[in-house]
Amino acid sequence: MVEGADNLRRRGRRLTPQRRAIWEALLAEPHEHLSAEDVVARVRERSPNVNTSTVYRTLEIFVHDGLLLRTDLGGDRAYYELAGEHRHHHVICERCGTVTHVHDETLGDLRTRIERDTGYRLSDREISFFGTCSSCLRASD
Amino acid sequence: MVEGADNLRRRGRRLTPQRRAIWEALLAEPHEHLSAEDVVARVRERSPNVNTSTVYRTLEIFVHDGLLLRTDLGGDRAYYELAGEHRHHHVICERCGTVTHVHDETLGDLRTRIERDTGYRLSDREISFFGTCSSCLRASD
DNA sequence: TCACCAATTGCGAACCATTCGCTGGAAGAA
DNA sequence: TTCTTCCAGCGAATGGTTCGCAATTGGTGA
Repeated sequence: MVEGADNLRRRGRRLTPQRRAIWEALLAEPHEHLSAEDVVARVRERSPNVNTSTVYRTLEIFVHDGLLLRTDLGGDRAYYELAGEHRHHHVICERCGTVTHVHDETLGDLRTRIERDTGYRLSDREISFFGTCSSCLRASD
Repeated sequence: MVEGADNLRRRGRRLTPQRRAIWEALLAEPHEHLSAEDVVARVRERSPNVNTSTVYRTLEIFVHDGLLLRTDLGGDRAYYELAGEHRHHHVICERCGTVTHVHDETLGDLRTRIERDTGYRLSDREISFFGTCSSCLRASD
């Protein structure tokens, strides 16, 4: 839990109470996809005076320093999750918004094939797929 | 070129000069990814009085009626392209923004595997991959 | 051909996540 | 403890997109 904090200092960043609070809020939901607004709400449960701008700036720093992953789930806002989990991707239900993980291994050699076809070197960014989840499928029968 | 127009009427939509103009602007760039603002600019070259709201509303209708594909290229705005092209996906260069197509066949049986793993039924939405294009790779050597 | 009505347009304001500019304050090195 | 530099709080700005409403118009029925 202090790893994040130490990581910050190691990079010449200051360890402020706000950054601590934000990091702890993220640790408290290790598998969730949290929007900036979610993080603000969680942080304020214990530190009511932390400002929205501060949260945005801190999340940006965490992402830049590799502590957090910023994920585009197709909506109008960004989501954040702790880095260092098993590498995975997302399938988002277009009906109910549920987000499900897809193991990276499921992609097989897709990455290689795309790189061969396009000449790009793909980044580590997570990939978002869209569809309808099983319970929404059942509900529409 | 009138197919789009007829499609509209067939669905009980009115065929207005604005919709014609917007459709023609889209047809003029059959392989481009145009933002709403791009479309506004192109439309106004010939029809200077078409309103931004009208363009947004019309694009939404075209997407809903299957004439257009709305694509999320990872930035802060949506892009549109004519439907009915070869099914494909996108790789976006995180350095320079270039967008390259990936044939759907490149995905192989990925769709099936994801559906089997997750229980979702995937939609036809295009998939966005991110990386660095070959010329940016070369430039960074 | 005409009149009528719902669909559509134009316009400006509203939205909303995110970013910025600035100033006071605090972290951390010396 | 001091000093410097980074950081937090605040409110305003941004920018793509959506909304509300009044005026207009497409297309149908007469």
